[in-house]
Amino acid sequence: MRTRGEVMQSKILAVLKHADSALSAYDILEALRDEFPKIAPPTVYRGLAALTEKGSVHRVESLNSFVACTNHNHDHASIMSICDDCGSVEENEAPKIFDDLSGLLGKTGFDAHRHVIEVHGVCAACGDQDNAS
Amino acid sequence: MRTRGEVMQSKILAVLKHADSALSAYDILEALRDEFPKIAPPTVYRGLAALTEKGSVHRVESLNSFVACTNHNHDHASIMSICDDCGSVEENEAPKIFDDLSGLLGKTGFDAHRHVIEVHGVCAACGDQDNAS
DNA sequence: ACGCTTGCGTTATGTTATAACGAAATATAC
DNA sequence: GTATATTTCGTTATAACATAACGCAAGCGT
Ligand SMILES: [Zn+2]
Ligand SMILES: [Zn+2]
Ligand SMILES: [Zn+2]
Ligand SMILES: [Zn+2]
Repeated sequence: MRTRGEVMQSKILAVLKHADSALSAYDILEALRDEFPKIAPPTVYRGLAALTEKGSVHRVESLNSFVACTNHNHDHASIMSICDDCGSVEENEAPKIFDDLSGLLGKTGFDAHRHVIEVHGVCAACGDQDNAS
Repeated sequence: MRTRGEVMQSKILAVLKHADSALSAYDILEALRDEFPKIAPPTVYRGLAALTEKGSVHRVESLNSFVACTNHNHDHASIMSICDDCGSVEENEAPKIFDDLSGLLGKTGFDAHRHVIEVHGVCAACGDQDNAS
């Protein structure tokens, strides 16, 4: 049974792509409830796990939530900038920072496998708004 | 009323300092249950919030858990290296990386307030062990 | 067709975190 | 010193996030 799972994954991805901020698994669940009235958490979490594995979706650790990837050409992790005002999450590329980090930790004998870099603050749009008011 | 809260905070901090890995709020709760049989989650969470505010404790976002600060002289955030094998969490200093990050995001108009940098991997001790075996 | 493997939906439960309220401690006013 | 306002904290209850375990059904080799 291949198709059923892929259908669910594409539905989940579509929900995330149409969102303007990170969504929790339960936000996604609610969004899919119309079409799949009996949907349950493991269905969503399994879809998210598969999508995360593929790199189509990223988990935002500091929000316990998920975003669709907006930059499909990255071989390394992204830097997430998270606006605490409007909730927007942007992916930023910065290979150099990952190199620096690996270098720094390598000196201590630490072998890095997965990087979590999430910066909270205020995005350009919200900053402008605050200035204007 | 100052003392009552500070007693609980120091107990929580002591538990974290004696742990060899990050602890969840509920791990701490269990550890304090002997001395405070009726302790409840909000008591632990309030203590942790106060300690985090002071900088004595850091939350590890990607583990939903907490560690005692091991480097009391930092004005900026730390880089946490987390061993997925033994669970150890180390604080690493790297002001330059924070400067680079702020610089990078500043160019996009993002105003950074709080940095989360957590690197998962295998620590030196666990790496050696794996090699030996 | 038969038995094997794999993936998925479902039920149930485990784990993490906070809202809300009332009692107790502290401070301020008189 | 008593009354009143303010803050802090314990407690109960519940919300939010996540996974274990089971069983069915699809796909596959024989
Ligand atoms: Zn991406
Ligand atoms: Zn914003
Ligand atoms: Zn520290
Ligand atoms: Zn280790």
